[in-house]
Amino acid sequence: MKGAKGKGAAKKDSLKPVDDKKVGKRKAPAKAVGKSKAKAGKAAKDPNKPKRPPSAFFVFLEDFRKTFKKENPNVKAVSAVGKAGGEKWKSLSAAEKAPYEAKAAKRKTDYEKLMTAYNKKQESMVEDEESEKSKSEVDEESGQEGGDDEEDEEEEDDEEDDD
DNA sequence: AATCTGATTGTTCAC
DNA sequence: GTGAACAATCAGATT
Repeated sequence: MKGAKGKGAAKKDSLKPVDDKKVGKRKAPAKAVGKSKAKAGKAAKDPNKPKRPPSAFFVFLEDFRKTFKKENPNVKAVSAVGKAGGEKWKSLSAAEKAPYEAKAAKRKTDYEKLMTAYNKKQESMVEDEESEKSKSEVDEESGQEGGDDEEDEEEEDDEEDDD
């Protein structure tokens, strides 16, 4: 079977979770795609590429995974949790998703900062383009780090009434 | 050995 | 505005 089954998920007959979004194929550049573990060293082209913040669904999944595995220690398939999580997620009400969304929202705020830094880097990179060898990365952060900037305040906003 | 896949949804980036 | 890709996970599958 040569793996790579074009669409393993699309097997719906009685259950049709999603139309046909072909989502599994994130792309195959040639090397690791998104494994979070770029230890091999060469998977990530960018030194500090900010990983996308987990969506509310992922946040929920993190918690769900624990519960799911706890009650299903035998299940070791990621797809199992994914499916179960997906169904449960849709089963949640806006109010229940609220906390997850709130967290996701914060993640996004943080991500925005990373993006700014990342963008800045890209800008510098483009300057040299092929000369990334670097040589010149002398002061990458000459004006940073000083201990002047800090921000850490959890803002919890709650105004949800919903049904 | 190391990389890749599956499966979910949401978000984010690029054009 | 739309599309495409990717975020975690974990163990198997593949190269």
